[in-house]
Amino acid sequence: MTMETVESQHDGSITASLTESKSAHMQTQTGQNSIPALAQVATIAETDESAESEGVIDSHKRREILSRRPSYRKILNELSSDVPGVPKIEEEKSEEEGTPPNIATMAVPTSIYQTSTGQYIAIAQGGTIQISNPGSDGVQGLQALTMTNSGAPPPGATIVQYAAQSADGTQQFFVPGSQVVVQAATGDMPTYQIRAPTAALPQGVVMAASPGSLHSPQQLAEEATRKRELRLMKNREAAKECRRRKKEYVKCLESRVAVLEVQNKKLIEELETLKDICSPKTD
DNA sequence: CTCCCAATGCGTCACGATGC
DNA sequence: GCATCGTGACGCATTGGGAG
Repeated sequence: MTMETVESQHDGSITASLTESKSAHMQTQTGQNSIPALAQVATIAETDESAESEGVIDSHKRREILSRRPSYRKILNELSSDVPGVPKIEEEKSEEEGTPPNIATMAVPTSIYQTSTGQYIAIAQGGTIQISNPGSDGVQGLQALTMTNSGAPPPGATIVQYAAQSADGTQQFFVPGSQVVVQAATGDMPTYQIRAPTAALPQGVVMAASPGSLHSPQQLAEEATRKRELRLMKNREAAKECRRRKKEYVKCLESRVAVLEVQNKKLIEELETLKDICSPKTD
């Protein structure tokens, strides 16, 4: 296993090596995987000495020390401009921002909800549920469903499942008299829960406010909760995307290291050849 | 089989960067 | 100035492999 240390300085901003500090445990990680994790910051490496002399630096102080770096997308795109073989990270269309335009075409929904997967669920009066997939470039568009309320749903939280893109297009929802549609799980087949508005929201849940004014303290609290859940959901997605970019960026750096190593080897060989030519031995 | 450890991924918080 | 985004840091859970 190679212990590669990659230092690609763009304005002194990038340093990738195997010295990632996974957590505050600061467990020594020597010679791990072939993926050279990004060094969190150069200052982390300084803790070898400073930590002994000054003790543990609390996280807040450490954060102040941290120097910010450009986003991975920027860095990788810079690399790609330097090296033709390096793929670019596509600029994302800001499709998740705001309500997608196709929502506006819905038939007067009483409530609009957004799931953590970016889908929009609108419940109209009369029991019609409409699902919008903003990321599906309009192919799927809105999916109008009529609630079936088949039989008596189990008491308490009702699991709502729909099989996205099922063959026959049948997607069943159970919606009792509740007002909140929540997503209970992520994955290939999202699971939604309908809960009473007063129920504690699970993680990853977003409830959108129904149209109307919010004035009472309870409504303000609900609005604050809704905003928080929305922010958490967005940040959750952003973190996922950031990690994906980071992995892509590290892969890019690894491939670049490989290319440069080959080039370096060739240059060394070429140098040796030229040396032999210019200064032949006279034995 | 159980325990331990390292690796990995995820959610969240904090905060700088950026756009308005 | 504020809202939003991107990302480092942290804590936690899960997983896989090795040792006993």
